[in-house]
Amino acid sequence: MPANAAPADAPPANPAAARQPRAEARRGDLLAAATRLFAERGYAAAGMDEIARAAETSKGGLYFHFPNKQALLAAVIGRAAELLRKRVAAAMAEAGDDPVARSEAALAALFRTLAKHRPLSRVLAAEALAAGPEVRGRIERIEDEFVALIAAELRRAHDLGLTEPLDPELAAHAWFGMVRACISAWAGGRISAPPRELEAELRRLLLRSAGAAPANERAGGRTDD
Amino acid sequence: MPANAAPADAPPANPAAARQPRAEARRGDLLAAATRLFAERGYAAAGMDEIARAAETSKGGLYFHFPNKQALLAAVIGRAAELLRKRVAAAMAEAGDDPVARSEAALAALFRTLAKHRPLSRVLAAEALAAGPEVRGRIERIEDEFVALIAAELRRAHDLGLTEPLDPELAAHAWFGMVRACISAWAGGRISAPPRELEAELRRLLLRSAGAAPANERAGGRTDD
DNA sequence: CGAAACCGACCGGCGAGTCGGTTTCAAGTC
DNA sequence: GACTTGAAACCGACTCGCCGGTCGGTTTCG
Repeated sequence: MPANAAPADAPPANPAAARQPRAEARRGDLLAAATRLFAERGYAAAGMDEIARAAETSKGGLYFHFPNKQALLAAVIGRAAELLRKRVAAAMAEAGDDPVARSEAALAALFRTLAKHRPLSRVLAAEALAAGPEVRGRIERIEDEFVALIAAELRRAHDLGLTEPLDPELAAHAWFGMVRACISAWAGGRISAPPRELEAELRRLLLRSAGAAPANERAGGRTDD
Repeated sequence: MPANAAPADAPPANPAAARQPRAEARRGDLLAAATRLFAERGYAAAGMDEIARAAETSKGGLYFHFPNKQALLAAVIGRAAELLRKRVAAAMAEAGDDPVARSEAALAALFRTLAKHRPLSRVLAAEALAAGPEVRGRIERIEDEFVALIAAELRRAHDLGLTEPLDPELAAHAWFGMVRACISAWAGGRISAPPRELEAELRRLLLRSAGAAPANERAGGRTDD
């Protein structure tokens, strides 16, 4: 009788208990469609019916995978956070020990990932401010996670004398803001430069703002000089 | 019979034909209430009834002044643009000729105005991304207006050899993004520094990112207050 | 065969917008 | 200065469409 009593009770936290593979695929389609439509028309304006249709399924099917609209948004955001975390962590690990190099890598990874998934970054940016307090808090915490990551590197760089005196917290927020603004201006076609140049120029601005030389212009390896 | 056939046909474009003064006052209250509620709960979640009540009037009264919800949002945004334009223009005029000083002044004015009107800046930031295409475009054009203003000064500064080589357009976007990110982090209580320090630190970051010395360290300049 | 996955007609309320009416007020009229 | 008047300003009960959510089914598999 209770048709919908399904795996969606803890959908973002339970990817391990994969049911039917076709279900997992559907779920992915649904998330993709939701991301696209949330980005295009905003959370409020995007209808559940519409999202279901865009994913080539039905409202009932949608509600089989997600208990309600909020949860759908939460899943979209959770997925985004996951992706960003993975990419940034990998980039930083690959960058070695130098805090400036790690900062550069983190920012570059952020930039590329956001640039590659425009709708997703749009959802993050828009719903961060427009959504209800719960979702807003959720997104803010994700952002702060990355800001803290960068702030830590900045602090280390500062302690090693690699930067001008600065407030690492504030600088990290500012950096994040720069990246976001450039991404969104670029995504909106308001900046014409190709992504590669954009990234390079942005990196220059970021490093200069901290008074730091690019890591690869200092020495071959260690922070010692 | 047609009770509502009123001045709202072109409300933002027709401030000269001021009717009764009490009406103008009401209109102001309505705009203030709308700004606050749009900021607090988002455009979609704020109800017309609620806005009317917050302005201590009725839905009918609200609809006398604004033909629909969209127009109300448009008026709120228009008012914001007006305010920002006025402040920034004044600050730049007062700053004299030096492009770096003018940039500093413009950014400072932007910063202070946004900081002083948190709800308003929240509406601008949130609805810029979440709203329908029309409103979105409107806000983007306002932003681009200021970005262009700063880009022009930056270009002049660059031509005068006061900055490192940079892309003025991109740098202006980045600067704007920095200011916005810092404001919003500060407004959300995620940065603890008092506004004055925040502004000073931000100014340092901005100038350094362009490789420019503060205007008043080059010659006998004056910082505004 | 039975559970998982999916379907789509239906419901209920919520909120934007309407409308007939009432109040306020400035400008005539005597 | 009281009285009339009519338009501007304001009120709030009502309507009506839309959309999130439900539910009894049907289909698809293991």
